[in-house]
Amino acid sequence: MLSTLTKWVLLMSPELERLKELSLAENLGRLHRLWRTAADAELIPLGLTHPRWTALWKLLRLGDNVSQKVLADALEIELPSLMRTLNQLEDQGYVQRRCCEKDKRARIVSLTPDGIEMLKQMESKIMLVRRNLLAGISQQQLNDFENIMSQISENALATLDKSSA
Amino acid sequence: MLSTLTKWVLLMSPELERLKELSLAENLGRLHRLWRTAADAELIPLGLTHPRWTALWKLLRLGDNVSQKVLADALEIELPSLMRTLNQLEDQGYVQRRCCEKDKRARIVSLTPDGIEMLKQMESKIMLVRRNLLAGISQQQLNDFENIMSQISENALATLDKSSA
DNA sequence: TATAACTAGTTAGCATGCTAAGTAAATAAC
DNA sequence: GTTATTTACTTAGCATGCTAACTAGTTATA
Repeated sequence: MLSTLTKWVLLMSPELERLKELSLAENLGRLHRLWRTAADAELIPLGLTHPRWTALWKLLRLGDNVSQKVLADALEIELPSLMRTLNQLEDQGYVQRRCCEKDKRARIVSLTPDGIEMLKQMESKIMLVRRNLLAGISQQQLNDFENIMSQISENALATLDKSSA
Repeated sequence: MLSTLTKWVLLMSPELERLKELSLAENLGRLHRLWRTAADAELIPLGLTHPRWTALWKLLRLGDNVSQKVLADALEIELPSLMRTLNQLEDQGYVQRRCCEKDKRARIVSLTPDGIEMLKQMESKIMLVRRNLLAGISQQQLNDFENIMSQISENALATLDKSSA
């Protein structure tokens, strides 16, 4: 059996160089995890887990007072995933939920004074992490980097559209 | 309470432009998820979930016949996480585990003939996804992209070392 | 050699993502 | 206006990551 494998590996040896390159997707995953870990290292001491602080952060950036649906879409997670996080944040006293007057199906999420206070503490930590991680990288390099990311994203979306069609 | 928030947002308005930029970490996460989704779309029809096919793929690249510990490290997951996946792959008949002669604590994982057959099917699919996602991106751009990723990774590792020390 | 410290594997149980299915409200179709 | 469809939320339960704690085997130390 081992010899079968060996034979196959030898057979596809012209591909081997490209096989080595295939780590790009893995590197992407690793980098994302590293960034998240670095941010968590600063923010977990404040009593917030990753899903909680990202939800608070996003809520601020959305301008507060948005429906759970809007928040979930912005975080790119599903509503049931957000539910649990919002329950926790509500228990911690950082957010409130109330019924929407205009659409009685919806519930509006807003920051409490404690939540705003927590965000102030978070803000400097998050900026610090960003500065640390982007040290030594020029604005031009950053722009190029983001452009490549955009292009790969577009390719991925196009591929997914095509395969689902 | 809303006015408190408004005041604070106004107060930190010099930061607002930088706040908008903060999406880089999120874009990284989104891109990783997209890549994974595109790959899964090709591979799940073969009966393999994401953790399973990545484990098989990594096992091949490690040259087969490695300990669970080595495989877990290479996949950058913990042993208990790998355990479950290997149990599934063993149930599916794609891998085997046997005791290591030299170190009786360890168990060696190897591909079965069925596993090798499955990998052959996987290989073309994975290449296809890569080609699709990197369409229109030059080798030079790709090199630059990977260099920036490396630099951010190094910065992150340095930051984490410093904070844990 | 005998004991201490470490390492590989395992099991158990938590956290957070998901999909599926159900309810209530809003909107579209007739 | 009534009915059908869609939408927002919720609950329930699965998948996969993790840490903690345990066992068995190895290595280092006295």
